[in-house]
Amino acid sequence: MIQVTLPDGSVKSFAGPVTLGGVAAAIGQGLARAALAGTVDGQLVDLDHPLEADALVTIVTANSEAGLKIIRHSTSHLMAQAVKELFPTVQVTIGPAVDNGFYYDFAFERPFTPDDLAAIEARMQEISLRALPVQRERMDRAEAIAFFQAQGEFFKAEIIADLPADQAISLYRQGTFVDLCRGPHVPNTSCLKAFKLLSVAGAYWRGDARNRQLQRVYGTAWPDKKALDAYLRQLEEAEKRDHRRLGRELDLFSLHEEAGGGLVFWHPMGARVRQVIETYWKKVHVEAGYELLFTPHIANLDLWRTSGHLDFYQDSMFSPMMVDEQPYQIRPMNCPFHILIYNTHLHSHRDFPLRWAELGTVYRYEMSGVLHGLFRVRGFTQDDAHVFCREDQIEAEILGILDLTLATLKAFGFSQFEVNLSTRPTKSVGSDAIWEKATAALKQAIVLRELPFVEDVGGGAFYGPKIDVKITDTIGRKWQCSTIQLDFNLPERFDIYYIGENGGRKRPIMIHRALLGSLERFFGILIEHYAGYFPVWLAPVQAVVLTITDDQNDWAVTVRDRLRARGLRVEADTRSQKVGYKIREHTLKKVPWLLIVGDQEKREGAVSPRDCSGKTYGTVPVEQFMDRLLEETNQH
RNA sequence: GCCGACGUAGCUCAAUUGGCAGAGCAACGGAUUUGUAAUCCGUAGGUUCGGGGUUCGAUUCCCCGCGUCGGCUCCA
Repeated sequence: MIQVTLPDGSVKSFAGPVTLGGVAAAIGQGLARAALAGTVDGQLVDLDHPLEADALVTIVTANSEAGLKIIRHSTSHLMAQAVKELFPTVQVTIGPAVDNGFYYDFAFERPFTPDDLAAIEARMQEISLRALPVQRERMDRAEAIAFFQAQGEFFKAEIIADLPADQAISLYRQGTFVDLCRGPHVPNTSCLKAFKLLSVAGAYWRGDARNRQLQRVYGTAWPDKKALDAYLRQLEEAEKRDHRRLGRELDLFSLHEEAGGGLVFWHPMGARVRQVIETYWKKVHVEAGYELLFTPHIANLDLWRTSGHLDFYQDSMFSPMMVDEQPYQIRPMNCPFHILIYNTHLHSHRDFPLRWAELGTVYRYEMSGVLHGLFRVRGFTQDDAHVFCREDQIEAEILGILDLTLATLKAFGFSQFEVNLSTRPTKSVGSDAIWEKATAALKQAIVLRELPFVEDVGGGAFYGPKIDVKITDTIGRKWQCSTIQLDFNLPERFDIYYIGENGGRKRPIMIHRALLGSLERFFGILIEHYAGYFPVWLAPVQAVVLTITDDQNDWAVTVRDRLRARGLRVEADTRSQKVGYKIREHTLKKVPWLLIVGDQEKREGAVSPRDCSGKTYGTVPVEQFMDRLLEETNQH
């Protein structure tokens, strides 16, 4: 007699050994049909897994995360089978489930073409219809290695050889296709019916650029056609908010082949947004007790030799240029400059904290293949700052920085945060005492602000612990912008000090921090977050006055100028076009407010506002509208 | 950097086996005076990414370079 306990606490009894599939069937026909796999005492297993003792059992269907993952993983096997059938000389390697889909890496003598992908997908459909049972088998290690070698699957054999000696080797067989896999898998290829192959790309064997490059085929898989279609629509939506497309459509910025990759040109409309961001940034920094600095874009390479950046980052620095027979470096970092300023004075313990911020443009050589719109560039402006303080001030400074960070990110429309706390790595500088104290201060700040955080043990930089803040955008993607890093290294290297209470020299603590990270990248994130619909305070054009006929041109210009006189960003469209045409055009430019003026509005000293969703608000006196727009603008 | 795909007017895209490089939108000129998402007519617009090669002839085929796009961490 076997007693099976179900998630709802109920218990089913079976006379003899039973599989999970049998348990599902005993619960109900519907569940038996939907069942993909199950868990036994928390362990994910196949549906044909036999139960020989009492256990806590759940049945996994496509409705759960685990079920979706199984579908995706099994679909990757389905793809591998289709590829092997079509191209017998292909060697299979690995094929896991990933977010929204799966991939499989293949070794093949020629690249896959888009036509190949279509053929593979068609073959996958066909194999799905064959309704092949997917069965788990066991082999001992030597046998498994020999088995895959005999089939010419040398990558598989290598994977097994690298598995721990005591680990059981399991294989999955579907028809003639056998793959090494831990599982579990769906019971039958007919469970896989909604998938699409998306792209093919190079990927290194075991992720190492020194190894052979394989071909990775990406696909997506879902429980049914409806979910698949919904996902494909979502991909289209994401494409519509792509900052590269919106950057062109809204005339915000451009990149130029003639100039070189990864170098950003801010157009007037984009520059307006940047101005608003910078003005706000400067305001909150001054309020938070920062001084604003300006430093050069180029300087003697020795500075980065002293800082140690050259040793670590030479590969991602632009080559120096010779000036008066000295090597000069376009700056990849701002910190040495702030230290030079620090060193122009002798400092007292009473001077601290010193909070110095700079919107510092830096240039880093990024490999050509990684450049991507505003997200990955070769020249960008960090919203950098360095805080110099005493050890006893660390905690208060960290808390202050964290508060400034959260307030700033909230102002730009982000409200969901996630924090990483990275602690001391094995290779590092600084005393145990200072690491402990600094790490505790970072943690304390996170806990005080009740932020969810993950501790990345040993993930800190060699020079100090750090916290990184991630934001979540409208469509759920996470972005790391902010970073707060303690540095026990640079003060040492540049030998900076202050005079302590007892008259002796002491080392100050240095904190590096950035809130937005890079203005370019942050702008890209904002564009995608808002899908181009900037809130009024950020919008490059906050309102456009539209005339019905030429008779209102004078009034339109008057309204525009009155709003402009209050600092609002307003245009007047007096072209002899039908108002519907003008509305369409400015709506496509995502202008928050359109102010229609006809004879009535002109007579009454009014405007008829229309927001970008198409909602209208009747006729409103111009002063009233202006107050409202000003209020919305000045919230930040 | 590596793998693959792509590069034609400002934008989105056409162009048969290698045979005069086109359309829509945008721009410009004119007409129109319009009430909440496209008024009509006309004009102009090109080193087909750059360089080389094959050919009577190259947007098309080949080579090199540049750029763009998708990838290159996530346990078989």
